[in-house]
Amino acid sequence: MNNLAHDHNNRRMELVLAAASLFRDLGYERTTVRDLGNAVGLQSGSLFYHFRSKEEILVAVMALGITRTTEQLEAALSCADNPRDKLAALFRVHLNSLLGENQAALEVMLYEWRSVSAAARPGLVVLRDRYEALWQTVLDEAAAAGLVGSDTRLLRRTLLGSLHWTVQWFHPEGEMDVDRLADRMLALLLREEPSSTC
Amino acid sequence: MNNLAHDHNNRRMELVLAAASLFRDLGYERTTVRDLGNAVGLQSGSLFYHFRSKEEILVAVMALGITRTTEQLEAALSCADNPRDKLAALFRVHLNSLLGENQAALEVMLYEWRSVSAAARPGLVVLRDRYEALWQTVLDEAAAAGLVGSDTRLLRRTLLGSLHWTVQWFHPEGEMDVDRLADRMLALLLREEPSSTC
DNA sequence: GTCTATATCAAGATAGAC
DNA sequence: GTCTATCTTGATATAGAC
Repeated sequence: MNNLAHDHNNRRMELVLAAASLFRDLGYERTTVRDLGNAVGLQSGSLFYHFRSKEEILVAVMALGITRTTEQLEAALSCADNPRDKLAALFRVHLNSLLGENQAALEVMLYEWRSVSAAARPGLVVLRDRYEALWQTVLDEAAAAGLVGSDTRLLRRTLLGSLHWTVQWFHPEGEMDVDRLADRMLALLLREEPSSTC
Repeated sequence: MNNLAHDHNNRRMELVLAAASLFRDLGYERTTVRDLGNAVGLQSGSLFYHFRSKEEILVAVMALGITRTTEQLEAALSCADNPRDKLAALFRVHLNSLLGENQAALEVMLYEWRSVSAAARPGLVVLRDRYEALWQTVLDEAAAAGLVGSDTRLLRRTLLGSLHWTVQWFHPEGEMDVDRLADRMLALLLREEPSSTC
């Protein structure tokens, strides 16, 4: 059983979700085990029955963020049957995972790498590479269809950077919702005027 | 005199530069005042003759990163006389400031916001906004010239996100140098095949 | 301006009762 | 499985000599 991603223990999952929010809001280093305990109604010492260390919680948060997003992207791609719709799925799934309600885990995955020990990194890199491989496939198909240029590896990194950065400025309570943002960013890529709502 | 950005004290500047590298490599929270002292050959206590707190060092690093980059962009733009060259200057200056030799300060500015106290943020926001205003002006001119689409505010955020993210994957020792990267990223935007070297 | 020495505090983690 | 209590460490910052 894949301990990184799947976890059928309710208490553990509850803790991981609470940790995701705290790590996102305060940063991993500034979040204390006492904060984590408070968030789920436990004393700080009790956390260590469920996790060996604070870092193990971080790794669990990150793994959850990236595997969930990957699963959602796979599901969305299987419903799309042309390159244009697949491109749209990339943007929508990624932004909803990053900016949607209670979706802190992916953001932690993106911005807390420095706190992950060398020992824990390879497992997370595998998960991240799997996600990015989906992106690469879709972009290559789009390039073959003439929708985007042929420099798809750089394009992948460029687009993912653009999307990742949205957490720094986008506020869901604003005038624009997440799906609308996805449409507008896709329109920038394709040089279309953004469509009304599809 | 603007204490945030300009500093005519040599010792202070030496410290800020060393701190920039450490904060980038280890992260602000994981860098200790002992690390900072070691880097410049001082005992940790001696730092507090030059700075009131560790956070004051962080703010100085960030202010240096963004003001230097702004100055370099202003200089580059004043040498460019058409929208296309001004666009190219945006990319080149930003990437060289972010990825060039001993250019850690801007990266710290981008990735350590969470460690800046509410009291210190407004001063930095002013500096950042000044930089982004330069970007906005250039993009608006480019849109007027038909080089890019008209959604320039979103485009600005999208492009800056792409550039900021390069620190996560670009390695200057690789086959591609920073100016070449800038050209290729500009080519993506303009949908050109990247030119050889200009 | 830099040193030595240390005050002060909070962090992650553990032990053993329940 | 969770609690209370605490161990141990390492952090920022200060005081006062030089």
